[in-house]
Amino acid sequence: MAATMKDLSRETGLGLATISKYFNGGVVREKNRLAIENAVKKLHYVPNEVARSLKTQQTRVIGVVIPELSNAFITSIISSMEDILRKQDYAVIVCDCRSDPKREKEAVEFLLHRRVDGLINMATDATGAHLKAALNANIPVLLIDRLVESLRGKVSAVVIDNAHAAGQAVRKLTELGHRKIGLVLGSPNLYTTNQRLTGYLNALKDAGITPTEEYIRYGNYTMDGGYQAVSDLLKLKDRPTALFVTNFEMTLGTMLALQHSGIRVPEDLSVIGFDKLELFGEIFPDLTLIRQPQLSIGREAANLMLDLLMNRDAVSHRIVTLSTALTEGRSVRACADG
Amino acid sequence: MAATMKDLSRETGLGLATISKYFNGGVVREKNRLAIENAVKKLHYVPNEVARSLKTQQTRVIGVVIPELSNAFITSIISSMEDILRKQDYAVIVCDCRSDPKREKEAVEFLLHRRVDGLINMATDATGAHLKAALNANIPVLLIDRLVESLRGKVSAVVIDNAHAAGQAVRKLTELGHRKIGLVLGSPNLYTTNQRLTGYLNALKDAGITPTEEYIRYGNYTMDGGYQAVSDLLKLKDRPTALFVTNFEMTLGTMLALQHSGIRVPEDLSVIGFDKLELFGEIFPDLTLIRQPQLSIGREAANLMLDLLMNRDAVSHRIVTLSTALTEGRSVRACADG
DNA sequence: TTGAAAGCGCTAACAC
DNA sequence: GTGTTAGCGCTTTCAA
Repeated sequence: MAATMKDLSRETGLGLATISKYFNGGVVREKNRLAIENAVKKLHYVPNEVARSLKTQQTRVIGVVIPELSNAFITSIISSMEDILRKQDYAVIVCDCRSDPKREKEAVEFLLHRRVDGLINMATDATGAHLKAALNANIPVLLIDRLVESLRGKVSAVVIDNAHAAGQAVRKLTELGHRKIGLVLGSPNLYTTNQRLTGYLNALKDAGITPTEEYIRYGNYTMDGGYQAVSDLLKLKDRPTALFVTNFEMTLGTMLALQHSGIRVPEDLSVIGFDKLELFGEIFPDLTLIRQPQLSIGREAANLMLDLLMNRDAVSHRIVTLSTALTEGRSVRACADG
Repeated sequence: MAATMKDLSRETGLGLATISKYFNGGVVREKNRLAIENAVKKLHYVPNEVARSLKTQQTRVIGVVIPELSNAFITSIISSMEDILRKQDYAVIVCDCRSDPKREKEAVEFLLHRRVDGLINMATDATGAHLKAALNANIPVLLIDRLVESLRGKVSAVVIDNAHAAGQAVRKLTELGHRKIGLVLGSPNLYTTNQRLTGYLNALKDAGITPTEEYIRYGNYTMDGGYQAVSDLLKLKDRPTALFVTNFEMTLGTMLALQHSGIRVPEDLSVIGFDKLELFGEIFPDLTLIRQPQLSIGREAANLMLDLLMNRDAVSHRIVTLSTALTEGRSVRACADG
């Protein structure tokens, strides 16, 4: 079927070694170079990466295991990673495990069979059990967004300082006199959820505020969840005067819920959102929000993985913590409450 | 490093053929089966798909080339495809070409080097030039969402009946007496844009309505674009009384724009949206919309690809056209205009 | 610089 | 049922 190097060899009269050297950037006599190039064209030769992988023992494939493909923050990271990795001739196999630990483990095994050179994972299974096989196989593992306690020291990671980010937002609100601050979190027991809750509680404590349980809601990191959570908060007798919402989809849901209810921002309620994604465009130019650098997360992850792939001997595992920024908008104002 | 079949052979005293047969579902003597299973455990043997690929001349990898990873409709399709393909032990390499024909072509070449067994493409380059190499390589090519004229008869495809879908929506509106119907399209010159425009124009024609150029807007298939397009439509002196918006993101943008402007739906304006994605949840339960079966698109595409992979000789190229449905909500009412 | 030859880990005749 | 063996397409010593 497809032409092989052997065909090139026959066509040019050159040895396989010469042809191989030509393709791998070696020095080849001008005359031979031309002969090879002609043969390539004539025979429509295309290098076979599979054979090369078998020989070199590296596939130039990175496996990426994520909880959900239908999440703008995640696809934004993947997009930025994939871009960089492909430029370095690495392919990305994406496995969506639908936030199911069983599927996640299967995905890891699937990827190991395919001999991926490295694994990037936004972990669903907080115990990290699914990554044991990858660690055994001695391939670099890189966590993104979520740390896994049991893997500390064994893997690298790229995360943001969630507690700090949440603290930043909540402090902003307490400084403006808000004491009744609603919090819309993701799913319970996720690393990011816990960290952001911690940041919230610390900031309240610093302001001498006792947390109110019914102000803390779980919106499951979905638009719908955010919508529901905020709708519920609005039904409270003693409504919060301010809201901190902890991801993009839920922020969208929040804004929709508020608009549906005719609540004005910030006149009636102060709001701090989370994540500024392209999808947002210029729709909420006035929203005060915590920005996660998702493009940088993707870039850092890709580059860190490339690093790990280069220096396989260096056993140093790095945890890169990126900082978030509070973008000032006009969705926050001083508390009017007595 | 990793154990190979040779190691299993040494460990069990069996021949390579037996071991291979065991892994490929052949019949092996009970005693030997156990011996192999023990050896697998003991040596942590993991089959090497790379070697298998080289030998069998199939990688069990499908390349997927898409214009944007940050689009809910697209990720929804990919998610459903990937699910099915992985269950059949096919891996998916996703390449996001950022709607850039040059990148798209590079992605196809990248995938061909890796000897993917098949290619699924939501085409950016409407000329189809980027797929020539894939066709030459004689691997199955499957288009989704967008047909490419020059490739008719050469590739399979899974699409929806865009013109019909748009016609359905617009007819609904004209039947209710609307004559001033705004249309929010995606990017100019895309297959889906053109088809949906055609459906709109035909439906208007059927109702004896002369199209008004300024009612036809391009929102680029983004939330922001939809928001802008609708904002512009609202500024018109002679506003439309109804709106048909042709994708999910733009529908979201539309609803936000309307809510910002205090326009009530359907009291002040009738709206028909597009796509019902999970992300939506129950936020707009009352929205009348055209539903594209994105999960079915993914499923059909995956299964069709698997089919093509099985019957490589059958040169029959199928175009599967899935139908859309109009979901009745309460965002549409009879035209109040004199 | 170039060529011959071995071998990466697996599958599949083929012979037993 | 099982074992022997050739070979998938490439890289890489090693010797010329």
